Amino acid sequence: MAYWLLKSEPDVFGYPDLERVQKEPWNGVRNYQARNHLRSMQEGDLAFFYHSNSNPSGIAGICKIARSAYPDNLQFDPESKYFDPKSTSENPRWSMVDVVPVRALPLLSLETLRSLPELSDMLLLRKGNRLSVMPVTEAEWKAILDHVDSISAPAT
DNA sequence: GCCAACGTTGGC
DNA sequence: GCCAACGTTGGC
Repeated sequence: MAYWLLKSEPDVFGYPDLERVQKEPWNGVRNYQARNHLRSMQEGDLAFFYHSNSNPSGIAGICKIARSAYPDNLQFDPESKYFDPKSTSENPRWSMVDVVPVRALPLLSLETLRSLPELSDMLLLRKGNRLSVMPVTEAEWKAILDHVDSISAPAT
C-alpha cells in the first residue's frame, strides 16, 4: 500500500465537503506528473487531504482511494474548463481516481509540518513545489500521524 | 494582489 | 530541439 497527498483549495472543495458527499471523483488534474501519480494509485491507498491557498494552508484530513485511475470525464466536456480538445475517448489523456473520507485531522499547518525534523526532505515542503498530487513516504506518513497523536494525547 | 517557481506552447 | 513568451500554482 502506498501513501499520497492531494491538494485542494478549501474554498472550492475542502475536507468537510468530502465528508458531506462521502465520495468524490478527483478530476481536473491537468499536469502530467500529477496524472502519473494518480495512475500509480491503487484501491485502498491512503492520502493526506491538503488545503492549499488557505489560511493557514495545511493537512486537514485523511482520505482513501476507493477506485483506481479511470478517464477523467471533464476532458470530454466542451463546457468544462478542464475540457481538452486533444484528448480522445480511444486514448484519454487525463485520469482521475475516486476518494472517500477516512478521518478529519486537526489542521497541520505548513509551519507545523516544517517544524518536524522527520519531514525535512518531504516533497510538499520543497521550495517551488506546485504538484497537486504527490507521493508521501511511509516514514513521513508515520511521523505526521505520530505528531497528531502527540498533540491529541499529550504525554503524561 | 504580488511574485517566485514551474510547466506548456509554439515559432524558428 | 531550443528557448522566449505566456499561463498557472500557491505561499505570503
